[in-house]
Amino acid sequence: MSRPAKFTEDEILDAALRLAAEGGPSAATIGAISGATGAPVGSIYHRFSSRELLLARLWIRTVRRFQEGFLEALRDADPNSAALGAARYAVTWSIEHFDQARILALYRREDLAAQWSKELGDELAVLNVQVEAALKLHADRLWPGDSEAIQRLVFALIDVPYAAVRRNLASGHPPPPIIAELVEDVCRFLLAQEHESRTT
Amino acid sequence: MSRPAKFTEDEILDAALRLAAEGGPSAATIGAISGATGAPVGSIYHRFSSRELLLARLWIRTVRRFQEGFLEALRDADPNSAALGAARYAVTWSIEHFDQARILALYRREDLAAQWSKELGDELAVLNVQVEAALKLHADRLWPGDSEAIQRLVFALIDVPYAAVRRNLASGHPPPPIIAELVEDVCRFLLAQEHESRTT
DNA sequence: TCCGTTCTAGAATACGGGTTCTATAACACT
DNA sequence: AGTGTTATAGAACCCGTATTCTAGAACGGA
Repeated sequence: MSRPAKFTEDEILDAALRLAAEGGPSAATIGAISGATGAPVGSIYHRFSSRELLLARLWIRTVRRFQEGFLEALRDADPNSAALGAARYAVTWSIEHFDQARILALYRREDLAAQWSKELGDELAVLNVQVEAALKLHADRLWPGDSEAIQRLVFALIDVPYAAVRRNLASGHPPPPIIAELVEDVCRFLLAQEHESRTT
Repeated sequence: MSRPAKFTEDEILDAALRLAAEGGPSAATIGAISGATGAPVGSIYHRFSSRELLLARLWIRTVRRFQEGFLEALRDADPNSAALGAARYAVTWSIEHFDQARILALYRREDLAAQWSKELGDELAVLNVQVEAALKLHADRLWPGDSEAIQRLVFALIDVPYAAVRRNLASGHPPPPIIAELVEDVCRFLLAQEHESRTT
């Protein structure tokens, strides 16, 4: 029916990822991506209507990849080990996928949804539903009736792990082993907490 | 002796801060700063040899301002309440100085020192000495002989508080009260931990 | 073989923003 | 008043980079 594509969308995003990992997001220029992949700028614009949209797509792809294992960990039957496993995963994934972990902090879903509602609105609308549902479920199992349970859980499973690796993501050095320990300790502590029901 | 300055360095940095708070650092262009302050671009370049250096100076000023209260909190005689107070301060300062808190995450001392060793080297060399000394002192008082004590303390007093407010810094919404609670709980927990001496 | 479609190809364009330059103004000191 | 010094003032310059445009190529199907 038509000429076959010589460069896939993923290849282009991979190049953008590599470039951003080195010189920061600003290094992922269309020209640099073109040079890295061999794809002419025209081909890149044929797929992505603008550079900003390209980076947004890279972000979405990265979020999805992170969420896969995160959801997998949360599927554990025992709420406690599920949560602990998820927190552990957040740390190890960030270490194993250094470059992508740095991409995660680049945007926020709300901002992108506001800016690209037409182009990305549908994708972004469902991006977090699975994770949110899983977290809500576990929050309710861990602290039934606590209206702040989700905030606790997000803090334990996302914020604390990110805090632990943030410094290393920035410096490029792999985190010391103590990091994983600290996260687990804190996570265990937060999960063990008892709280009065504050359903208002 | 000479013509008096009509625009102070601080005024210019303030404008850069405001602009960066709204549209991100990239919005703090020389032109925008010029427009915001009324200072002509020539005057701005008369003080700051480049835009990057201007932003670096803004970062340094912000770090200093943050450290003031942090050090003050650490002066408490009791190691535990000192640490707890410092963690609390990190949260409240970030909330009260939203704009500046976002600047803090912009650079790292090592990177700036590498890039501007001639211009900023001396300033950056002493930027953290007081805080580092204070932390070292407390770490030793809390966990004598533990070689990883400082990492624990930094995690409790800086990383965790930052993790708690990060999401809100990005969104612009003030953090819910539970945030401060969570930070205090975790901090207390981390401080109460006992650890074998691992001086190697 | 011709055609429609989708891609490659890369030159040409547009423009925002950093940086430079020259001229002039305001003050202190002599 | 004259002079040196430091700022203001803003136009001019330059370059990187996003984006557009036109031409041509590769495929499937009629």
